[in-house]
Amino acid sequence: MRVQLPDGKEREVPDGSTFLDLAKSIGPGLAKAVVAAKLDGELMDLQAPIPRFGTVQLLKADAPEAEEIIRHSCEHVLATAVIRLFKGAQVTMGPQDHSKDFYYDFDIGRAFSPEDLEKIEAEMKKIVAEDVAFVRKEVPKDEAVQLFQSLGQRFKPEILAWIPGDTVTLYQDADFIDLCRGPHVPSAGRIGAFRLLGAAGAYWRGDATKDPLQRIRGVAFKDEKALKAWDEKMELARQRDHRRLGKELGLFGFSPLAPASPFFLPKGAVIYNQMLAYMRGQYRRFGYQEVITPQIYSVDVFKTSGHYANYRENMYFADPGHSDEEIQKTAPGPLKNSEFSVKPMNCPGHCVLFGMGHHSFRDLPWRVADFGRLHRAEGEAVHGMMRVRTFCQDDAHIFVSEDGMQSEMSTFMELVDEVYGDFGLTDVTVVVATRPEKRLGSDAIWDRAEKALMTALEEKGRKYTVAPGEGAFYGPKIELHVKDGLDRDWQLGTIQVDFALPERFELEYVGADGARHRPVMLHRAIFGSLERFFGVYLEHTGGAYPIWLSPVQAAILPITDRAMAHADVVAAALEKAGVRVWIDRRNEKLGKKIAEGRVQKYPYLLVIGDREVEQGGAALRTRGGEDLGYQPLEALVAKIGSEARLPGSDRPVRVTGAIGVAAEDNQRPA
RNA sequence: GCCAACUUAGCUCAGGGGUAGAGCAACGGUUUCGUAAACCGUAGGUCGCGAGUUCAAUUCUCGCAGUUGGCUCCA
Repeated sequence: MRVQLPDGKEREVPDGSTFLDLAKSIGPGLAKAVVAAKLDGELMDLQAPIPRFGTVQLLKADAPEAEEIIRHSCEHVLATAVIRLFKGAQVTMGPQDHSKDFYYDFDIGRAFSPEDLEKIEAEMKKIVAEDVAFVRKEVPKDEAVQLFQSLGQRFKPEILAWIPGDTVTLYQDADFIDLCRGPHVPSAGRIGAFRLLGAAGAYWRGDATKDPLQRIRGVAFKDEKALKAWDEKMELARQRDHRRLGKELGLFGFSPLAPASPFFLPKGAVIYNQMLAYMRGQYRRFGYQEVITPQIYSVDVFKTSGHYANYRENMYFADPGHSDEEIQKTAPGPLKNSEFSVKPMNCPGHCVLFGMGHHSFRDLPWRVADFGRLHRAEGEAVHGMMRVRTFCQDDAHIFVSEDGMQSEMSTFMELVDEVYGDFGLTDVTVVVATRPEKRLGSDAIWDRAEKALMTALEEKGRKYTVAPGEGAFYGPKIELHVKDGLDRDWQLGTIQVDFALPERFELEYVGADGARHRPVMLHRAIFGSLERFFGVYLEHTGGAYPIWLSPVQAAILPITDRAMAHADVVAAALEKAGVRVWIDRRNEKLGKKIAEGRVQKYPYLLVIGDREVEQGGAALRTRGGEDLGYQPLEALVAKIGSEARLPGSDRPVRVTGAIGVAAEDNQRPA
């Protein structure tokens, strides 16, 4: 049997040799370090006989694929420990993807306790220390079925039933035999370091109607160093946790008296309002008009929109049980509390608004933005700011003719690029979600809408992936995914085509031909939920906001009481230039004021002592620790004042027609 | 909704069937200080809420609420 090595050289090994034999023939050091093999790019077990001629790559523990194999093998060590410690434990299976962690689902008739996990981990350490061998076997399928039946394992035969082919591979390490396609490490000693992360409930095949199982999760690495690096990464994520930073920086809080509903403290409210101010500026430049719409509507609105039928479990309703009976009796006819509900989305209100007047084709596209507060009765899947029950979206709806759709989407992508760019979010990916099986509207209309989305992206030279069938029942959509500083993916912005709501609300405009036409409605957002974006961005920046968003842009640190009067003068000059200033008047040493100023991530620290009082300026220091030395007052005001301005405020208007921007004739459809 | 854990001072956390603990923060005083955290003192608690067991519950049991982690069929 001949094989080719990655350097192009060929090598001869006896027929029936395994990849491990090959490694041994090259050198004993390599044989010890190698974890798995690749034949023409396909992962192979070291113990498998080399099946054919091809290019063989021997993978050492530091190869990315090797780390996945280590995790997978560690998963088997976990199962080995569990069947040793829990008589009659039923084993099931683990995940397909081992790129981050591993798990294995068991049934032991009860939940694992933290003490159980400690015992399991200790047993696993023993197995790894013993360097237990992983033995690979190929057997006929019916033999495997018999084997697992004799072992009293009831899930394995079920798994065997859905595996194609006549033979299957088994792996045995110590007293545990598992059905597994591998590959695995040759022996448990190659698992350099691991840790169990906890146990949680799961279901057989992820189906809540099937057997409840207990899932144990863990991580494994080639060595202790890699585990330590993982620990450090986790620690960094903990430090950047927006719930922790929100508390530390005094931005927001939560109360059990309004569960999953953020309270913005003054500093958090500054950031929130700056986000709104920034977006309003962008809206003005891109031809949007802001509207303000009611919070509570007659349920009829949501019956018309379809929310009552499809979204009811997520909506809040006014409870008549809290009204005085007499008031209920004497209230004017339609005002029965039970007939009202709180809006979970702005779109139905905007349809009502559109329907309130007549519209000419000259009014389209009609772009209405709404920062209305929304309430959704989310279940238990709430999480800090990331998933809340009340929030605000940078929500806007564009009522447009079908012909105008593509140009709107194209301009929207320009707006999106500017916004994410201004926030320093550069890693953006685009997904187009196309028609699902259950959908509204004709195929011809879907063809046009999907084409409009894709053409708009292609025109801009944007790469995108297609998620077939992932669109909403009312129309296709573009999803904008952003990667944050911790390498996590978030879906923030979206633009969705909607044929359904204009239909349901019977919206019309008068066309150039004098006939009535139905507009298409585009739903779009860039931040998505402001609350969630707030959380994502807080973790992205670790609290070191760009200066225009910072609640305190310049902290003034007087060294002694003698500097206080001059601190007031400097503060007043900066405030006049629009800078948000705070003076640390506490009776503390300068070192402490600086330490806390940096914890609070104030962009600039202005130190004022006797020298600065005399010279009239301040000593400037950045939150990064950079000392910019003495600066005269005028220089401070000019520098900080200009940096503190909202981005985009000096950019030209991109789309005319919004309130405050003169509409030009060429903007109107011909 | 399901599985599990947690809830003690403003914050971070220790403790434990019989008088509740620390650090930071707060407050008072001393110190007036030059680039990452002065010193002394004071105050702060229905130990999440409700019920049960007990001579006695913050501690044990049950219920509720809030919060956290997990709920990714595919060897």
